[in-house]
Amino acid sequence: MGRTMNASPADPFASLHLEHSSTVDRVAEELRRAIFEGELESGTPLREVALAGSLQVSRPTVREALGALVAEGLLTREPNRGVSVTTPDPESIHDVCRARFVLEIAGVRSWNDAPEPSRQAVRDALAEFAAAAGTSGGGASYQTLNERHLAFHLSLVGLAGSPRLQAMAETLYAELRLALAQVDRARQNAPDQAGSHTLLVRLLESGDVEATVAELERHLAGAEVAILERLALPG
Amino acid sequence: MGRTMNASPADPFASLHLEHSSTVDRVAEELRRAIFEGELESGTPLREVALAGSLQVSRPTVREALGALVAEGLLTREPNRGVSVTTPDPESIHDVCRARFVLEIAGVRSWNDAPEPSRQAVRDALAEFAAAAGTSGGGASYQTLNERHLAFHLSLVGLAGSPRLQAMAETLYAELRLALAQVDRARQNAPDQAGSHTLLVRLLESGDVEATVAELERHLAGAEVAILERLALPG
DNA sequence: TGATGTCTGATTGTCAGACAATCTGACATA
DNA sequence: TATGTCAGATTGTCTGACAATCAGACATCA
Repeated sequence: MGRTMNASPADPFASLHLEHSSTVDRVAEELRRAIFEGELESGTPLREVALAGSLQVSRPTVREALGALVAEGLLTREPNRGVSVTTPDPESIHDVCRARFVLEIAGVRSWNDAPEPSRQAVRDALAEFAAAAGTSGGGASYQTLNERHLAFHLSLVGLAGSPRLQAMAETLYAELRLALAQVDRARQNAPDQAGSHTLLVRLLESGDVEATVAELERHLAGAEVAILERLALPG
Repeated sequence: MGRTMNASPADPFASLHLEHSSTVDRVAEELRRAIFEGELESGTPLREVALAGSLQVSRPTVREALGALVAEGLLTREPNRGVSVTTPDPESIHDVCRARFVLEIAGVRSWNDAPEPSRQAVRDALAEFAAAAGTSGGGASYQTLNERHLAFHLSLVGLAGSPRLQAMAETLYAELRLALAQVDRARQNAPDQAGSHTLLVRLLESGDVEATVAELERHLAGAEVAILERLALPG
């Protein structure tokens, strides 16, 4: 937003950026990665001293990172018993899907009022997803495919133009990624969704938001039963 | 929900409850209260050692509580410079209002499908608010009036029946309470909203959700400008 | 004068070590 | 079978400490 207008404090270094990450942030990020990658099985207890030893940091640092992940819902803390990787139950999956449906239709409904960059972001997300899906058959990893899939849906929420809704959606998707990581080890089921995504964008471009909402409802309902089915398989 | 059916593990002590609060939780709760009560002016730095001394707890405990409040948006952390009470700016207020509008219409739209207890909760919340507003003129404190006002809107979100949407709404309302605490010291502007709330419930009972959504949009838009006006006054 | 280098005190970020409270599980006991 | 007891493990919390960073005052130099 036009901050380059000021003359005196106009910073000629607006393009510079410095990563200001704390140790806690890095630990939390590493734990997230391990969880999404499926390296930590659901229910695995995360012992503070063991983690501190493995990561070469102190216990308070680990504790702080664990607290952040607990707040995100990825880990579950039982008082005096430690934290463990959250076990996704069907009820919570259903809740996440309901909640994300609310956020995504909010974005879809504001398609016509959304600024052009937000709309373009949706198209770009679709293109990236399609690219990953196209090179499938072993090329693009299942991980990136999943990531781009969620990125597309996140871009829909972005249409609403609200950072807070965006942040809420991100934590919801984090829970979905956790569930998917627990369920999948090598399976793939994305290609059938590529067509649905393209249809969604086509409907959006046509300006018929209500038709898009209806299609989105179908799409998400299908996604939910797919996840629930896979969750029910092993148990 | 019918858990008293089981015979073997039927616990005859379902009515018992024990508060399992940690020190960190109590510190965080005390800080929240102080913030909502307006005891801490916006921008006030919260020094860890000073807090630890005042509350008779250790610095790590304070740190953990501060981290939680930062995650909720009530406090702002600047790396290596400590945390301070978040200063609400108009842009973030606007964002909160947009986000809460999304959540509340989601609840309103599911009025007809909502279970009866949820609908009753809305009526009860309205009654409690009306009671507090009625005894106004100095009787019911401005604090409780504000609390019941937000409780009513929260009950609208509850109609959607999603714990996660509910939790998101709660953090949004926490930010609103922060903004209101910074702005108001003794002012009152609630009575004019009582009528609007009653109208909302009447529209809901009639089953015309779309009319309710329209009225809600007006109501929330009015609330936003009211907050923004009051925010702009002192500065 | 204005920009830069340096010092000092304060505060945070992180660490190490410790202790009490609590949980788990096994075992002993009535 | 139900209860009491114990040892080990883990968390929750505390104490004390240190390096890194920051803000401000001051000195230095072009």
